[in-house]
Amino acid sequence: MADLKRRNTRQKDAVRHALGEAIGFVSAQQLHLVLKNHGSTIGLATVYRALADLAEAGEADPLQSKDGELLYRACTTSHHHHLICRACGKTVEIEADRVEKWADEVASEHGFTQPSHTIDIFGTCSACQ
Amino acid sequence: MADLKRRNTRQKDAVRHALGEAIGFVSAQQLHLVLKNHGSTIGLATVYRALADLAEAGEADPLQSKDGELLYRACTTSHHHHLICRACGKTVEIEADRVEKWADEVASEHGFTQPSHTIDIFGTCSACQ
DNA sequence: AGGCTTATTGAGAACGATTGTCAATAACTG
DNA sequence: CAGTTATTGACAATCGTTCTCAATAAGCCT
Repeated sequence: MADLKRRNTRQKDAVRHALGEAIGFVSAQQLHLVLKNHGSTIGLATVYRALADLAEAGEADPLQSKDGELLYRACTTSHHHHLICRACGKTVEIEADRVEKWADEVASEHGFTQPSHTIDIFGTCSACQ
Repeated sequence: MADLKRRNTRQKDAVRHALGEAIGFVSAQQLHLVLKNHGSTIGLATVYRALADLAEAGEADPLQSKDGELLYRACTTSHHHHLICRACGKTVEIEADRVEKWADEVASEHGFTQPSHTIDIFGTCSACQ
């Protein structure tokens, strides 16, 4: 995990770029379709691999959709959470320092170490009422 | 959704019971296996359907596992969240009134209505260090 | 109780998302 | 520029879940 050699390929860059362009969360399949439509010959498996790499490198933000699909989003800053519209998928990044701390506290109270958490809020945004 | 006629079948009861016996979160497949091993001839599809029904009826607690599997847990009380051991799956129910409120506030601040949320904390429990 | 309607079942096929396989390609190294 | 090997892309394979459909059995009615 530390000494893996990574090469820079145009394919990975393409995925990175397409992910940056995308609004909100997108699935690997959607990205693959977009890239294809733009003339790329990139393979679906490659998109999956690139996204997994980006996620591990902290450049992408993974999220399990309700129906078991794995969605990604370009991740600019540090740790944050999301407020997501159920209808249109619009996403707002939210800071949650208070909740971060709360989560870590709860974990250590119960003797759990290396705490991580999943916090996402869903709702219907003003445009979709 | 309101006037659906539901029948009580031994199969559904069996799933309900098996779910109650289970410790922590279990997958539909695991439950199916357990039931089979206890001599039941229940079908896998039926387990899925029963679990979906229970979840909708508020009797079961659904959770997306890291690798896209859908896990369920018997849900006794009201709304609560979970602290889950990454290694052994041990689960602690946690109250999170503060966080509930926070989530609702954040949602309405951004004009989102009908807020719901996913809050789960993962860690390594004391026994699994 | 006996019959009727129709929700539910179970077995397997079908499905969709993801991962594996493997020969061909192309990034880096020296 | 040649050699090494990570990466690619096409496709098969896998895994969890849902669908299909004939058979079964719940609940209602008389």
